[in-house]
Formats: sequence, structure tokens, C-alpha cells
Amino acid sequence: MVEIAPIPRSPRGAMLRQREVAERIKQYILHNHLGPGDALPTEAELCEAVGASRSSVREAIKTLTALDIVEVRHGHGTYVGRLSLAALVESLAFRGLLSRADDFRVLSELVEVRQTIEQGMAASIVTASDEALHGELLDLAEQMAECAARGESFIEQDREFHLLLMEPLGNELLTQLTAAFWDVHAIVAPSLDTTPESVRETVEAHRAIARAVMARDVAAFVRAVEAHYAPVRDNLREGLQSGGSGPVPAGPGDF
Amino acid sequence: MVEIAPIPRSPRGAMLRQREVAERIKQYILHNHLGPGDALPTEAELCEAVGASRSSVREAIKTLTALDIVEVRHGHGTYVGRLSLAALVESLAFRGLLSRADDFRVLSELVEVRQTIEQGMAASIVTASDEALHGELLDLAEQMAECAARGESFIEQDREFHLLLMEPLGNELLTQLTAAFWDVHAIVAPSLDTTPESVRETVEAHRAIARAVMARDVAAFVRAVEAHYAPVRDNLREGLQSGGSGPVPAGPGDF
DNA sequence: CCGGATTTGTTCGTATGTATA
DNA sequence: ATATACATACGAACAAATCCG
Repeated sequence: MVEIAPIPRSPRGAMLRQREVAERIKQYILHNHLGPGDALPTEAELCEAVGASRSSVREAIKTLTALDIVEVRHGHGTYVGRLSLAALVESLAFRGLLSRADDFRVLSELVEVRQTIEQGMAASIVTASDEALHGELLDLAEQMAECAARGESFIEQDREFHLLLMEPLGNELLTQLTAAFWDVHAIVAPSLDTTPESVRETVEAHRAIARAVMARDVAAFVRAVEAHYAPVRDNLREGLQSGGSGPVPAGPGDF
Repeated sequence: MVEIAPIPRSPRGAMLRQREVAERIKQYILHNHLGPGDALPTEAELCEAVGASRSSVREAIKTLTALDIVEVRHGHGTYVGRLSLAALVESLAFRGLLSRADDFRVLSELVEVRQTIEQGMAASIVTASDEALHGELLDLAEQMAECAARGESFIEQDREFHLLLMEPLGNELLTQLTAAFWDVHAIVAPSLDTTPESVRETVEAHRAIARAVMARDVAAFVRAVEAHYAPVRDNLREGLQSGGSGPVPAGPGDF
């Protein structure tokens, strides 16, 4: 039997194939100064460039896709990803869903982090806000009140409200973290704060926050944020008996 | 030609194969109340269970591995992952490396977030800390001073110090976020704060923080944290000229 | 609107490396 | 040392999506 020398696979032992491929794709992006949306070589070209099979390249791309470092469009090509915090959302959301069966620890900790960030930014938010923002905040708070009066949900307004608070700070990362934490909360506890009292308190809390920003009253802002998250915490504690926010979003079946 | 009916691929339109597989693996973990370290079915079993090929299953597993939802041990099996924030670290670190070429915006924003969290937790940290913690903080600060005197690095002590601050709060998520942000900082700017003045200021800042905690002086704690991150910010601003912390960690070659 | 070219998605078969008993 | 179970890797073929002439 003739040995064909199937390419000295891993000259230096250790590094897994796909890990190496993923690393080189990242290097490629960095060295060529590519940004989100820029095109990457095709799978075939990547295979030839790194000397790996298409399967390995694809698995490496899968890893980078999960981190939103690359983005793949079927039948079109591979591109540099948006570099969002989608991975954080999915990872944290799963943790929350797992712990939800027993307690709401993860969700409870998440609420504490959200509150800490908003209160910690109180002074900056209040001083950096302008009239336009004040109008938007108040408008959203009123929309939420109207939705509540009609018995409708106002999750979109709620999300937008908390994002708007961070906007004047000009800190992209902070805004994205706020969005990510909000999304995780919404995934893990989609319908936890829906008791009539909670809804009323929540609406009023947002109004109070908006007023505090407009008055540029830091202390009032901190108190309003505290009042906003207090009922959420209470619901989390009591959520243990009521079984939380329904069963796990049933999948196609869990073999 | 007889149609073999290769399984009604996607009965309902849209969902990609691997996406569906990944979703069902997550459902499997949730429905069976598995925790980190628990064993998952083998690849072959997963293939049969979800009716997909090995390649698809493997790519789905790759995605979940990147999020640390599953963990694969070569030649051993597939297990539920540690659910760490590793994905956040890798994702954010890459963003930082990308933006580093132009400016240090991401890193600068990261510093602001770190400072906000630590200052926001000032009151809780100060009140929740105990004598044992005080001793450890002071000890670490002294170790850092000694290292600096010998011209050595003290990154390990620095990391441990900031983690210890969050420990008394009992918020697992907060501790992991602190660790993640610290790691990102270390990856993106591995040797940025190494000017003699910076080192001196940094050591003194940690000592001041430790003293503030011991004295349970919230205001002093906030000031000390401010003093800790101020030089870091300055270095970031000046880092633009000096070209930052060296070139991108060179890979095996970037085709 | 259609057809061909390009590119990614999926599958199968096979071979190899690794860990456990 | 052998055998078994398992993950890793490769390559070829076909399906599906997208684009363009």
C-alpha cells in the first residue's frame, strides 16, 4: 500500500483544525481592516487559503457566526458580521431559562445589574439629556399609559424608553448592553409583570423617571428607578409559587 | 426514477437545518433539566433523534459550543457547557481589536462601563464587606506595590482585586461580567498602562480603594475608583499617537 | 420571465485521532 | 496491548438560494 502523504496534517501537534481556521479568518479580517458588511472570501477560497476541507472551514465559520463576527447569506456569500451582543443574549437567556425551573436567581441578578447601571448613570443622563429627548421620554410614558388603559402590552415602548435613557451618553457599548439585558429579561420572563398592580406601578415609574430627567433631578431619578425595579423584584420572589411565566417555549418536540 | 422521499426536508418553510437542530438540543437540555457537566446524547444518537446528518448536527453543536451551552471532549462525548460569558469576551475582544486600529473607542467605552458598575455598587460593597475581605484586598494591594517595585507585572493581582470587590454582593452575574470586562480589557490592551507614572498611580489607587472599603467610606470609595480609571482614560487618549499596545497578535499568516 | 453561474446548505461515506475499559 | 466508542476531518455529490444577463 503506497502512502500518499495526506498533507502533514498538523505539523505541530495540538491546535484543532477548525480552531486554527477560525483564528486565521479573524486575522484576515484584522489585517485587511475589514468592517461589518465587508465581503469575505468564498468557502472554496478559504479552503484553499488555509488548506483545510470545506467541512472544517464551515464549522469554523459556524463558530464565528455564533459570535456575530461573520455573517453568512445563503447563496450570496460570507461577510463580516455586525459584531452585536447577540451571543450574550442567547447565552444569558439560556442560563435564565435553565435556572427558571428551580429559582429565578439569574433573572434576579439581571435586574440588579440593570438597576445598578441606570442608577450609576443617573447624573450623566440627567445632565446630558436635551429637550428633544425629554419630549420622547414623556411621549413614550404616555403611550405606555394608554396601552395599559386599553389592556394592551407596551413592551416595545418599554424597551425604547430604556434605550433612550442611555442614548445621550454616547456610549455605544452601554446602549447595546442595556438592549441585551432587556432582551434577556423579555425572553426569560416574557409575561411576568402583568398583574394589574404591577402594570400600574410600572407605568407610573416610567412617568416619574421621565419627569426626573426633565427636572434634571438626580436624586429623584435614582428614586424613580428604584421604584421601577422594586415591583419586578417582588414578582420574581412570588413567581416561584405561580410557576413563573408559563412553561418553556415548547420546541418541535424533545426526543 | 423513483422518488425516495428524502424526508420532507422543511415541512414548514424557512428554518435552516442546523438552526433547528441547535434549537432542539437546547430544548432537550431544558426539558430534561440537565445542568453543566451532564452528558448529552452522542452525535450519532442526535442525528437519529432529529433526523439530520452528522455534518448538520456537528455545525449546530459548533454554534452551541461557541456560546458555552455545550462542551465537547474529544473522544469522550458531548456535555452541557459551563454557561460562562466566554462568548461575550471573545466577541467584545474582537470588536476592540478591530476598532483599535483606528481609535480606542470600544476600549474607552468599556472603561466607562467598568467604572460605572464599581461606583454604582459602592454602597453595597462597603456595607457587605467583612474583615476577611478587607485583609485580602489590602494584601493584594501590597502585593501589587511589591511587584511594581521589582518592575514586575501584577495583572493577576489586579484581576483578583476587582473580582473580590464584587464577591460580597453575592451576584454571580455581576462577578462574571466584571471578569469578562477585565479579560476583554487585557486582551485588547495587554500592555497599555505600563508607563512608570501609570503604574504608580494604579498601585496607589488600589490601596485607596482597599482603605475606603475598610473604613466603610462610600464617598472615598467612589473617589478612589475615579482615581483608578482616570489615568487609564488618559492613556487611551494618548494611545492614538503611540500606536497603541503593539501590533495585532500575529497569527500563523494571513493569506 | 427564464436560465445559467455562483455560492452556501445538506448529506453520505470513509478514514483518522483520541479516550476508556 | 487490544478492542470499543466517540469525536475529528476530509471529499464528493446534490439541493437550495441568489444574482445577472
